[in-house]
Amino acid sequence: MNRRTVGRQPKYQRIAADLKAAIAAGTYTPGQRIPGENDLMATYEVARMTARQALATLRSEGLIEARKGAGIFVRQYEVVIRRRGVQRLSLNLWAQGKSVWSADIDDRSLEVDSVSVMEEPAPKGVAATLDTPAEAPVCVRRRRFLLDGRPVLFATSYLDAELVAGTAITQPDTGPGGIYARLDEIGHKPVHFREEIRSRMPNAEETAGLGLTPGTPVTLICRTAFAEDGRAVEVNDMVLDSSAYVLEYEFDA
Amino acid sequence: MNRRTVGRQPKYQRIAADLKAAIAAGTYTPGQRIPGENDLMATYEVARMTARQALATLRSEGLIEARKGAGIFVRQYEVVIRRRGVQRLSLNLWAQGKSVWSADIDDRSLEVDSVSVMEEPAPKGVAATLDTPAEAPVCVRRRRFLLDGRPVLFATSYLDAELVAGTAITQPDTGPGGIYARLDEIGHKPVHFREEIRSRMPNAEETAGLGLTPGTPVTLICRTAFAEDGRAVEVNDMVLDSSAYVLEYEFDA
DNA sequence: AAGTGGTCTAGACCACCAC
DNA sequence: TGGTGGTCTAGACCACTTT
Repeated sequence: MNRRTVGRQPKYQRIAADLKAAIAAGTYTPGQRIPGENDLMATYEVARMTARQALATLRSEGLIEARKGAGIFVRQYEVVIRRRGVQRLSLNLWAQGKSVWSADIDDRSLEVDSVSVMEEPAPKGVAATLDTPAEAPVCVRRRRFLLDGRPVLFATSYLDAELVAGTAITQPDTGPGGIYARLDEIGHKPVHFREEIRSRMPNAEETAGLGLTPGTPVTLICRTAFAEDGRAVEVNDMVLDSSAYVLEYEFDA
Repeated sequence: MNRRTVGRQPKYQRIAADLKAAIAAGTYTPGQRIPGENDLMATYEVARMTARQALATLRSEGLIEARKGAGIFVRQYEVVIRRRGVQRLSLNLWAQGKSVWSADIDDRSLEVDSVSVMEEPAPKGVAATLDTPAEAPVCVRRRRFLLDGRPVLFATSYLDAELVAGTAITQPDTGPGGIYARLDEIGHKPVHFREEIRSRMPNAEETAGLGLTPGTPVTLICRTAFAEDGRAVEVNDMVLDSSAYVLEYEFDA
């Protein structure tokens, strides 16, 4: 019980602080292996669970990554997708302004992985937004998007089932121009958008489906598309791997 | 060693799944106390660390909250701030469209807690954006914002030190209209904005400063303000308690 | 085959909170 | 004062990766 030697700080926090400092100082570089459980047990003379807790701290901050049977590695954030919320002003003055956060890849180079279309009752808030009856089924389109084979985004669209009945929107392949082109054809062209952004820790399903490293939150985008008459014609609920995305919005004062 | 009885699933995951199901089913409601370590040890006949790990799973998903000496409680997300990225179009058609995510409080009802102004070298990306020499000191303004006494936001502004020298921007109190009014007065009125949004787990400093419950990520907003001539005049780096915020952006097709 | 992280046990002492 | 969660120990077996 040499617990009174250190000034009230738990051992695992001291070990974690040491490792963090070493990573910050560049002693260990991204992708490199760092001391694992057995190493920490030896050098700090602690039990396995204590070493694990120190590593758990770093993992929860997204600094390291454990690979079963291989070791602990400094995490590297490489591919970043820049998602431009307002992308239509392509050739304006501001487009040349330097951005603080670099992003290698554009939103458009994603591939669709799987599509499902079905009719389900809409979630509470969605039904209110679409102005459909509370328990009535709506058209639900679920898609997953990949970047270089790695899943980075889940998207779920909700549309008024009566409105889109008989259109390609109820088919897996919506045809050229996608949902919005089809909505235009039936006289409900989206002309205005609202995006609501939140962030939280993923549940087990999201962690598995997006292949998330523990310690990675998800970013949620809920986009509502409005037609000319002000009617909400689509709600698109997106779940993003937050380590893969930078969202960008530009607007004038 | 009754490990082969269950089909490959770790005990702690099964316990966690049970608790999650109970919370989802409404057996335990937000703010209510749920079975703690000792209860789980007894009912599932497991060791303390196993029960803890089950609870750690729920905590990392932001579902529960541990209060030392008191017990484990279902987390409740109450106050949400709606931060409107583009708020100037106050009386347009879309303002009446129903939003999916409710938000009780507006961005403006925040109080400033502490302000510090100093000259420091700018971070790498910031210097490039502001177009200042790499190691040159810039004006750095740090502020913390409270909602009902609870910290919810850190904001750090970076400005060209030479540009703002002699203005109230270098003072803790920037006067009526704040930084942007002062920039206007010296002929660099911000007329265009870019906001870049990311999300990650907080470090220890952010967790303490924002009073974050474990399992809560932070949302990062990096706003760049541009003057008429296209010059970037301010970079504002914000760290938000993600459980307190919904970000909103509206724009036309 | 050796080493790694993942899971699990059966204990222990502590600081903190509610009663 | 008794119960709670937080920290810690000294073992153990397992699945997995690497060599």
